[in-house]
Amino acid sequence: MSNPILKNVPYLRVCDDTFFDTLNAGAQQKSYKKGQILFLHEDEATRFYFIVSGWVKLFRETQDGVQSVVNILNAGNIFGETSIFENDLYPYSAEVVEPAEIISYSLNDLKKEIEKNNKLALSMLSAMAKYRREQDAEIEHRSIQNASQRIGCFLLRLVEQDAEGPIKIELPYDKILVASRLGMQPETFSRALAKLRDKTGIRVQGSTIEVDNLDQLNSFSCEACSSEFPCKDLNYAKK
Amino acid sequence: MSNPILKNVPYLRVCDDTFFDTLNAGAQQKSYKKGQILFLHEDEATRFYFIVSGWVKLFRETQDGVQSVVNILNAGNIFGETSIFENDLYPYSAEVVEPAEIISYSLNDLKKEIEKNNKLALSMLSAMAKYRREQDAEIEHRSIQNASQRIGCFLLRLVEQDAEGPIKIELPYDKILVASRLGMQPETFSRALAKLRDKTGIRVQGSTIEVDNLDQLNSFSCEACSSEFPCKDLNYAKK
DNA sequence: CGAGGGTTTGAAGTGCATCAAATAGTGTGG
DNA sequence: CCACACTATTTGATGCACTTCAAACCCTCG
Repeated sequence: MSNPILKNVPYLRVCDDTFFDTLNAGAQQKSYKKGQILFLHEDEATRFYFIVSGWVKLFRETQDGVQSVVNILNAGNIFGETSIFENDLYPYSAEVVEPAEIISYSLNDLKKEIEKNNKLALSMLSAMAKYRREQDAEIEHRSIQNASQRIGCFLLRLVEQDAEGPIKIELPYDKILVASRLGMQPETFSRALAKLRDKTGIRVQGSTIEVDNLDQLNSFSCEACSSEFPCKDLNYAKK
Repeated sequence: MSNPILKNVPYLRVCDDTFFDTLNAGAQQKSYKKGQILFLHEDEATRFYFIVSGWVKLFRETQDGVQSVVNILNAGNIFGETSIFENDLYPYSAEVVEPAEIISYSLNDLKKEIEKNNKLALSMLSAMAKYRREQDAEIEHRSIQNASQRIGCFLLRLVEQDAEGPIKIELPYDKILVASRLGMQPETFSRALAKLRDKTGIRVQGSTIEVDNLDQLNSFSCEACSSEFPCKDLNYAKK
C-alpha cells in the first residue's frame, strides 16, 4: 500500500514502509453499526484496531452492569495494541458508539516489530508516558473538580488553546456519552452544564456551545487543577 | 559495586552490570526526615530515585493547596524515572512521609541506556502497561466503589491473595495517608473503616486489622469491581 | 507532664445519584 | 408531510455519601 494509513498514529511514524506492508498484508477493514461490540474485556487478543471513521467507546463493567468508561476514541486513533503487554488479553471492552469504519491488524506483527525496532519501542514508551499523565490528570480531576468544572475542562480541551474571541464548540458525541466519559450521570451532566452556563456566560444550543472568551472557562474550571494552564497537552479526541 | 541494589527493581533486572556500574558511579545516597521534599511538580528533572527504606508520597496540588496523591511508595521502588518521557520535568512532587534512605541516580545515564538497550525499553514498556492498568483500576474504583469498599480493596491488596485462615494486616502508614491514597478525608476513612468492620466482622486495633477469612472482604468490596478476582496483580506497596 | 499530631465522633451542609415524569428531537413507515 | 415510536435530554423531588467544621480523645515523644 503506497499510503500507509497507520502513519497517522503519531508513535508509529518512526516505522518504515516494510513494516506497514507486513501489517497491511494481514489487515481487515469492516463497517460497524452503532452498538456493535468489537471485543470484550479479557478476551484473547490477536488484533489491534485503527479507526478510519466513527467513534468507539472503551469500557469495563461489573457483573451487575455498571460501566466505567476508559476512553472514547475517533478517527486516527488505535486501540487494543497494549494487549501485547497484558498477556494477550484485552484490558477493556470496545463498543462502536457511532457508525464506524475500522481496520484491524495483527498484534503479532506489531509485537515482533517492537521487539526488534528500538525506535518504535521508544516512541511507544513516550506515548505510554503521555497516557499515564492523562490518567493521573483524570484521577485528579475526578477528585477535586466538581461536575461543572469537569465539563468546562472538557470543553477547553476540545478547542485550540490559543484560540481567541468568540468560539463555537461542538460536542463530539451524545451528551449521555460525554457524561459517562466524565464519570457522571446524564441528569447531573444536564444540570451541571446549566450551572456552567449561568456561571460563565457561555451559550448552549443543543450540542453547540458558544464561548465569548476562553478565559471565562479557564478561571472557572481550572482553579481546581494542578496544571498551570488547564491541563496543557492533555486533549480529548477532537471532532 | 558487586551487588547492584537497583536489581531489586523488576524491570531493571534485564540490564547488565556495566550499566549498573555507570549508574553507581554517579549515585548519591541521603537520609531524609519526615516532611522533606525531594522535588516539586514541574521541576527540572536530572535524577531519579530509589528507596532503600522509608516511605515517599508522590502528589500534585492546586494553587490553594488541595492535594491529589499519585502514589505512596516504599523500599525497593523507584520514582521520577518517567521524566525522561516528560520533557525532563517531574510529573509530580515527592515528599518523604516516613524517615527514609534514598539513592538518586542520573536520569541521563538511564536515558542513554534505554536508547540503546531494547530489552530495557521492552521491560519498561511492560512496567508502564502495568501502571496503566492500575490507573484504570483506580479510576474505576473511585467511581463505582464506596469508601468502605475501597478500604476493603486496599486491605486485600496488602496480603497474599492465596492466604487462608485468620490473618493480621498491618496498615503500612498513617491512616491519614491511607485516606489520601484512597481519595477520601480522614474523617470519612475513620467512619468507613468502622462500617467495614460492622459489615464484614473484621477486627480493628489501631493500625492492626484481623481478618478471619478473606472471602468476607472479597464479597463486600469486590462486588463493585470489573475484575474477576479482586484486582488480581494490582498491588499496593507492601510493608 | 505537657505539646502536638493522629484519630474519632458529632452536627450540619453539599453535591451527586436515583427515581419519576415531562419535553424535545430524530427517524420510520404510511 | 404527518403521526408514531423511540431515544435523548431536561426537570423535579428526594435520599444518601461524603465533606466540612468543631470538638473531644488518645497516643507518643521530648
